[in-house]
Parts: sequence; structure tokens; C-alpha cells
Amino acid sequence: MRMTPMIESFVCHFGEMGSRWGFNRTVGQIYALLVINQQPLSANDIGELLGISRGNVSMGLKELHSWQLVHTTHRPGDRKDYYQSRGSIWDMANRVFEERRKREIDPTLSLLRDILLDEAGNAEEAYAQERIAEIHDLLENITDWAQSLQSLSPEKLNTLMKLGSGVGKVLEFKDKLMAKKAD
Amino acid sequence: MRMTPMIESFVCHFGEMGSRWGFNRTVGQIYALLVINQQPLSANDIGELLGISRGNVSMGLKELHSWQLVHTTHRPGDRKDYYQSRGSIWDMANRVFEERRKREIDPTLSLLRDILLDEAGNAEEAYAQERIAEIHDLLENITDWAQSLQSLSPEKLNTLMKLGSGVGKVLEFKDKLMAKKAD
DNA sequence: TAATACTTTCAGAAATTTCTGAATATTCAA
DNA sequence: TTGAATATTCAGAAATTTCTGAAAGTATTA
Repeated sequence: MRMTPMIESFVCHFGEMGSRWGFNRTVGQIYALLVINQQPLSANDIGELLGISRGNVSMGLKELHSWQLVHTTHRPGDRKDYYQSRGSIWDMANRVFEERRKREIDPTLSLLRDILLDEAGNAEEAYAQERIAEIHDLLENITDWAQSLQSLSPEKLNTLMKLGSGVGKVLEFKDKLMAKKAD
Repeated sequence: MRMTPMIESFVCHFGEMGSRWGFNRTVGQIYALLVINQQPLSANDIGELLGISRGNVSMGLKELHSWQLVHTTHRPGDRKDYYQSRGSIWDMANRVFEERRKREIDPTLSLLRDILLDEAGNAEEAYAQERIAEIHDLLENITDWAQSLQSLSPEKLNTLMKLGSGVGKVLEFKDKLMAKKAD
């Protein structure tokens, strides 16, 4: 593989983005490279293409493994490991979401719950607890909901997304029906 | 205000989380403090409570202003600026989402579009473009959808969230009706 | 068993981000 | 105006994160 300007700009940008999604620049770039390359790449290939050390490649791949975003494959008569991105782009988005939930949201929810179990020592703490409860509920609602969406079939999810704010209409409709049934 | 252990643990944790949401630890902590404190705080109060320099507080507040997450208020006969968190927790989540879209997603979409406009120079680039198109479409779908959800009334949004994966049922139902109408 | 071909680890170097505090700017009352 | 009270800026210090490369580890073959 060669680093054409097109590929390079994509890989670089994905590196920057990576850090927003919970992993560092190198990890983002390695992943970008593997996503847009149909053939698996060896760790040496990756290091050369990105101009980074062999050790760094190893650490980056380890991280991507822990996110379950890459696959190791082999070639007959070749001892090297070859790496490939794993699953579709959609799978990737799901996995990033899932991992971040596990690593960030869950611990936060748990801390907030602990705080809410404590008795407020004064009016200030009572007010603080109210606000913390709001944050807790919002976070819990959103993650629960996101998780239930993840369990929807891709087609249904797609219908839902295409519907956009039109989903409001469908909800009104559903409410009317429920009201009739209740008669 | 005093930093009780309860408040301290919340503020610290929010600091850590902050960096995941696009701003640094201090900014997260300042915001946390303002959210759980009913009374507005002066920049000096904030610096003392968090044990950080006056300059750092100033920079943090500037950042929070740019995210439109704080408000400045005044007291008669007092020259100091007092700061308060702005809007509900829900507003805050919306604003963080909105800002991140502007600062991160939009530039990415624009780069991906540019790449897709280029002619692929060879089979490798053609494959890369296919994958990049997938990423582009996914990102665009999700952000468009998220934006249309933001325009929904809070009650409807709440209904939708409560519905969870049950939204699948409602969609099926809608499809059936549409089919009948088409007859 | 030893030699080879590769991968992983991790101490410290390099790069980046964040923070401090002195200097500067702003605002307002007298 | 001037001066007192406050806010902001920014160069460099401190802290943190990331990266390198030499050493150690692991398989495989001969």
C-alpha cells in the first residue's frame, strides 16, 4: 500500500478525531489505515506507513484489540501477524459506544448513586443532591434508551432515523389509538 | 460554601468526565461547582474552593462562556462578577452536543466530502473511498437524526425514550397502516 | 538445544496540555 | 484624573500523555 495524499489526509484527520473518541492519535491512525485497506497489514507495514516506532504500533494494536476493533490473521509460511479492521462501520460505532459506556458512564452512574444514598448534611448538600439526581436520571435515561436502540434491527433503526422528527407524528398517532382502546 | 466530602467527590469526578466531553479537568470542576451550588460564586470563591490559581479560573470561565454554559451576575454595591450555571441539565447536554457537532463532526463531514469528490487514482483508493462513504453516511445520518430529535418537544422525546425498543412495535404498526392506505 | 523471526514491554525522552502568577487591562467611584 | 478593585492575558513552569527503542519474551524451525 502507498500513502497517497487522499489516504494521508483521511488517516491524519481520523487520528485527531480518535482522541475525541477515547483513544489517542496513533490508535486512531492505525485504525483508519486498517479500515480503508482491504488487505491486512503487518505491524511493520503500519509503522512504516505512519512513520512511528514498532513499539508504538504494538501498543496501539493492543488498545484496538481491547476495543475489539481489530482482527489478527496469518499467512501460510509467514510468521508475521497481519491485522485487519473488524466488522462494519456500524459495528465499530456500536463498539465504541459500548466501550465508552462501560469505561465512563457506568462508573459515573455508580458514583452518583452512592452520593444520592448519603444523607444530606445541610441545605446546601440537599440542593446539590437534587441536581445530582437530575444528572443521574438524565444519564440513565439516555444510556438505557441508546441500549434499547442498539437491540433494534438495523432496518428498523434505519426507518426510525429516516423518520427524523416525523417520529413525533407517529407518537401522536399511537397515543390516539391507546386512548380509544382505553374506552 | 464549604467543600464537604460529598461535594468534593462529585466535583472531582466531574472534572475527570469533563475531559471526555471536550474540555479540561478544571473547566469540568468549575462547572460542577456551579451546577450544584444554588448561590452564584465569585471567581475568587471558585479558585479557593478548587485550589487553583486566579488565572486558571478566568480561563476556565471563558471556556464555559464560549460553551454558553454559564451566566454572569452582579450584586449591588459589589464590583465582583458572580457566576452561575445556565439552564437545566437537559439544556447543558444539548449544548455540549451542539458545540461538539460544530467543532468536531462538521469539519469531519466536510473533509470526508472533499475526499469523496476526488477521483480515485487506483483500485486501492477506490476501495478507500467506498469505506469513507460509509463513514460519511453513518455520521451524517446520526447527526441529522440527533438534530431532529433535539427539535422534538421534551414531552415527546420523553415518551420516545420511555418507549425504548418498544418503538419497533409502533413502527410496524405504522407500516401496516401505510400499506392499507396505499390500497 | 540453539538460532531465527517475530512481538511485547517499559524506562525514560519528547511532545503536548494545563496551570501559575506577574504584568497588563478594565471598570468604576471619588 | 487618579486610585482601588477586579478581570484577563500569556510566557514559561509543571504535569500529563505519548512515543521510542533497547531489552526481554514467545514461537517455530532445524
